[in-house]
Amino acid sequence: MNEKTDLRIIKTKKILFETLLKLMKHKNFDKIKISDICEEALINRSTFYAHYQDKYELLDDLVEDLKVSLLKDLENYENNISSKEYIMRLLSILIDHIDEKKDIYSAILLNNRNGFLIDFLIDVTERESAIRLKNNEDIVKSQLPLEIIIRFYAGGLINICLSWLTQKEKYTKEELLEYINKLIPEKI
Amino acid sequence: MNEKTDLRIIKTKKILFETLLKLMKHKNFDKIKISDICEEALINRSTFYAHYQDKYELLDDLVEDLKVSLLKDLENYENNISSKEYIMRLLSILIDHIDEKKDIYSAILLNNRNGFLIDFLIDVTERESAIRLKNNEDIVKSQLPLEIIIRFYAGGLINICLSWLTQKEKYTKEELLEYINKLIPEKI
DNA sequence: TATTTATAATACATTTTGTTTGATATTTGA
DNA sequence: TCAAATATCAAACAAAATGTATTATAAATA
Repeated sequence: MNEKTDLRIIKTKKILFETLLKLMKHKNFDKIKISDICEEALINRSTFYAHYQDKYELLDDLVEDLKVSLLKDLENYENNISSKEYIMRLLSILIDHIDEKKDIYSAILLNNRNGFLIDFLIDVTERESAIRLKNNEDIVKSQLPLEIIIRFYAGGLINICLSWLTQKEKYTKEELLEYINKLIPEKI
Repeated sequence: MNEKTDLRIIKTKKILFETLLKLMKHKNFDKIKISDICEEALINRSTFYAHYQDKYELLDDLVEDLKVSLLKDLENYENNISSKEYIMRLLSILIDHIDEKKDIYSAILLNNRNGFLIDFLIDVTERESAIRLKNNEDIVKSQLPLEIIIRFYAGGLINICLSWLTQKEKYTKEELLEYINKLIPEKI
């Protein structure tokens, strides 16, 4: 009977997640009080403290769930693709993932917790690509440090994704992919 | 006799800036109390409240100074350069600026206020390039939306700059410029 | 169904913030 | 240089928010 199995705990955490996101749509995270969250969630404050030390831990926990889901999305991949194909595939997954979790990303973006979000996306994206592109022919031939390539493209892709979200999807996913396709050279 | 001219005010704010940065090197911004800052700064708490409503305003004020200095750095520019030349020039200025203000950037980066920093850099960079590249020949010919190009490259450059900083300048500025030079096509 | 345990209710101590007032020190501007 | 203006300090205090402890109740488990 651990933290994860008891239905009451799962339910409580779920409500806290939803309530925090709801509040973050109208109020900056910095200004949200633990008592605000509990009041809105109809959960006793002592119950909150039974699970989290402070509101930062709550947000951490929420983002941890996001991470698990993104990593899962990144799991399926093809081997032996060119660096460009890989980058395009990465962008496609990122867009789908962000689109699916739109509510969460929007709420966090609306606040000044973007650092949090960007850090998290950069981290996952960079780790993922570091593994996949390690022995990629194009990259090896380019003689550029892998980390430089990864950081450059990861930053570009994530900025594109997040601004796409804040612009209320001004372009379709397909248009976006087409544009980026033109921006990335066939051979790095 | 406004806010800016009285020597006592200038001095107080300067000390508050320095103290906040000092504390941020050892402690997360979220966990820093106004009373911590005042104690360390040897400034009365009521004096703090005479200038700022809360610690967020203090950080805002500090970053506002950064913004002024970056905008000044970006002022001098040549006209009629290719889009690639422009991007390379932008990167060069960004690196110099961040290098010069290393202490401030590092302190803020160490905390989870990167969102703050990234937002700020993205904002300045995107505005600057939107103006400069508006009628750029290469861009017009590419038939890609200007904002897409800008967001893609701004994200890439800033991620490169910030990770360069956190990596304690593993590469020289010249090496970095050379690498990025290879990553950006002559014609967009 | 018996047992375990999460939640609620309540009360309370502590911490931190935010405000006020009057004395003191510093800066300004003539 | 000096009077006027005002920023800072010191201290005390009110209010807000956090954090903890206890007991009763409700819900989940096995």
